[in-house]
Amino acid sequence: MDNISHTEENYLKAIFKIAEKEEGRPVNTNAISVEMKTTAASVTDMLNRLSKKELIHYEKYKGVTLTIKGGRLATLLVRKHRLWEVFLVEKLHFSWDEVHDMAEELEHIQSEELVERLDDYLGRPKFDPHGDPIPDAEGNFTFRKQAPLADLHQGEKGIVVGVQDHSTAFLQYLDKLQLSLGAQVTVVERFDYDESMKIALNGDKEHIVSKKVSQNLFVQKQ
Amino acid sequence: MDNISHTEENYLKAIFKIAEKEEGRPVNTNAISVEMKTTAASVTDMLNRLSKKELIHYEKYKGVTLTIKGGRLATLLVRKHRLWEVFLVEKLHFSWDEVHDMAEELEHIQSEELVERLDDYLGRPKFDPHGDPIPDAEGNFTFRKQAPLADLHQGEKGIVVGVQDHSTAFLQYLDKLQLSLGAQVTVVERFDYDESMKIALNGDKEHIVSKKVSQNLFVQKQ
DNA sequence: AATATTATTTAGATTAATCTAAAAATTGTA
DNA sequence: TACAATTTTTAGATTAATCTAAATAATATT
Repeated sequence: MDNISHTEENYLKAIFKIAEKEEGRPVNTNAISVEMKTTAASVTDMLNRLSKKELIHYEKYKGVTLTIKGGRLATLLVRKHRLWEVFLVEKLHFSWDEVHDMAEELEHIQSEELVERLDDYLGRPKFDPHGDPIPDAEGNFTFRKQAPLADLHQGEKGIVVGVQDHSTAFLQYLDKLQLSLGAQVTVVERFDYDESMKIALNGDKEHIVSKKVSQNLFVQKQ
Repeated sequence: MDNISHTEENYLKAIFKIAEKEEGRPVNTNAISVEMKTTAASVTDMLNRLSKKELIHYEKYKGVTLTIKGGRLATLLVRKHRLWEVFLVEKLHFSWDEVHDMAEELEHIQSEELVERLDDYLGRPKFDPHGDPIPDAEGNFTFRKQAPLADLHQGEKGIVVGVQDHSTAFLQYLDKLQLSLGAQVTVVERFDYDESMKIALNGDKEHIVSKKVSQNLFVQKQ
């Protein structure tokens, strides 16, 4: 009776993800149906089930929040997902745009002992291959001061630490430009016309990147 | 329409496993229901589904055999299961009695690319932590001449290469006796009374092992 | 060969997860 | 406030996987 299905886990993750963006406000049915690519009716059904299992607080028409139990579970799923991504990239040499779907399956593997050993084996990484923080076994996320590249002024420097957009297209484009995590970027010039900017990579190679790119790339100012 | 569920995969594995023991004779419903710990009625249901997907040849009351497609899939599952077991033991330092259930989940992870990379990463092992052969990407098993320890005569020597019984209890007992894969055993004396035998481990430490133990341990004669 | 036993299948229900269509509640706007 | 638009829920069906109980087929035994 306490078993949680993959589907239920996916709903919890979806709710967690939306709640993150919405800063804790109750998550509404429609948002979940969009995230889960399903109908609102199916979501309502599932919300009743999750509520019965005390994984969410749910009041008809009022949206949902995660219970302590639900939140812990969602965080564990995020932890597992990101650790497996590190494994796939660091050990099996996949590239950062290939690992999402596999991690989406691997995160459902049950054993907590496995997660802890995997974490050890990987050297207790604090961030995944996209720069997203990996919660520790207690569920604590490492916080890092970061800003979209778009926020830097002319002359400012930053280290690439993450991405907002996780799409294959974006990640592969970044690879082409050699804009990988750890790269140093300097804003050489900003162009008001289309809000693009010229950047220098590791003080050398120059590129012009669009507004869309600079908004989706996180840097740590230096 | 070509998607195969975890449950369907588990049935294929069960059929494959029974067919192995039965040397290719059609597998009957009851045997499957025992292996799958379910009712014969559920099995019949599933056989119809697998047959529709052309994974098995099925005739009412006549039992089933795997189709080429079904056999390939079952072999891939065995390959994945055993490779993940190697990973868990070699890389995450689990012991051989702990890995079965985790591998049972991991074998359902889809990506074939992942399997091949995992295989590479592990150094293309030919046998898993219990000494069972790991089929290669083409589905070929490495054959090895082996015999139950029980078959050795007084004075004969062998190297432990596998187990028949995979139960936790047996594996843990072997650990206690330091009877791990690769150990050399010499049959010091055989006792007709209860068919137990005295063995020497790596030409040194002596034990008396029961008939049950010697029948469930595979050795390669030297 | 007739009967008893065992194996297998069918029939009918159940549960999780989903859907469409319709109803009800909430929110936005004139 | 009243009406319109949007969001959410309910009702009723569907599919996969399961079950129990009953019926049927195959096999074994006298």
